Amino acid sequence: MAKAPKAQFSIGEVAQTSGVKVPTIRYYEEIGLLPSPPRTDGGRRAYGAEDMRRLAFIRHARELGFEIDAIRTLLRLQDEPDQSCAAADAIARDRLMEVERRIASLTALKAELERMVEGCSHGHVGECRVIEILADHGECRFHEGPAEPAAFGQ
Amino acid sequence: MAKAPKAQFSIGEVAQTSGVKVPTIRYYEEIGLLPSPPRTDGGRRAYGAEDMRRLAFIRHARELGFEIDAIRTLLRLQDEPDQSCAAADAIARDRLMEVERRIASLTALKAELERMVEGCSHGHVGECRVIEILADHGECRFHEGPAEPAAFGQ
DNA sequence: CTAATTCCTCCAGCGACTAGAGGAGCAAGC
DNA sequence: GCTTGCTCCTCTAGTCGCTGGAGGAATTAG
Repeated sequence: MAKAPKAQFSIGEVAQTSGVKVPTIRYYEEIGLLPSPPRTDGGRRAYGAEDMRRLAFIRHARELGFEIDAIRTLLRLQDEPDQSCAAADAIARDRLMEVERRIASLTALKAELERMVEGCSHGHVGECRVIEILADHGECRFHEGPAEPAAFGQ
Repeated sequence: MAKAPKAQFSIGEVAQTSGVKVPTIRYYEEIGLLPSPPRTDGGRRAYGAEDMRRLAFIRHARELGFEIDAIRTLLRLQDEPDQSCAAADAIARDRLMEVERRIASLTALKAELERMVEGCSHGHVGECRVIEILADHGECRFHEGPAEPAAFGQ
């Protein structure tokens, strides 16, 4: 039963079907997220179905905002189906909490931006609410503790 | 009337009162967001009150997630109070729309993560909902058009 | 056989910082 | 004066997750 010649795919095909760009696929290989596939005689990467699955997993996890390191852990877990899934659960829970924090922060941000935009009288800059609020933090309703100073924007 | 000796602040003091870290202040100077202040005899930066105000403006704008380039424009506008504030208004509106998009995306994401976490039976990995959903994109309720492929996470 | 396309590697860059090395200035206490 | 310890200086390199380009080899279509 050494048949089934194993479909092989070029990196371009893999990119097309997975929606992950070619340089990104090579990057994932470089950082050890995706195994180095065998090469053709001409030195080109030849991927198999398992690689496709793995890349789909990665892509999906990235879409859901998991960090590369978290994905590494999740992939390791996936390879050992008998282990407890507590670790995977914890990673997903962490991510959920982070997303909830983000939404809360962005909602406060939205309110503040609305206040800026609605208050703008469309006159000249000297009396512009947008500039005014930016200049005077005291006027602002959007305050956060100094816990996560750089997490607002994104 | 050449009095009022102009209070001077060291970079450390400025950092303390503004909440912006010392290297970040130097970085802002390097990229031309903050003017290069005069130096003391010993070569140290000596900031005045106007610099403090400018930095507070920058910090606040960064907190609200404006990009450096947008802040550059806003600062230029602030310096010319007779101009129309349409540009400032547009920047704030853009930002607001972006934030709204982010919130929508994150809300969908949150739902998907909840589905993962709630479905997890806390058994072993082989039947873990978290891994399962990540592996099979078809099962996932969280789909977005390919418009902004990298904006999910943050 | 040629031309177009795809692939290869390597290196540089993005944004917005952050961290560290190695050295100089400065204020306070002895 | 001298030492201690803090702050400051410049410069370089690293972070994260890619993205893009140069320059060249391999494959495919006509």
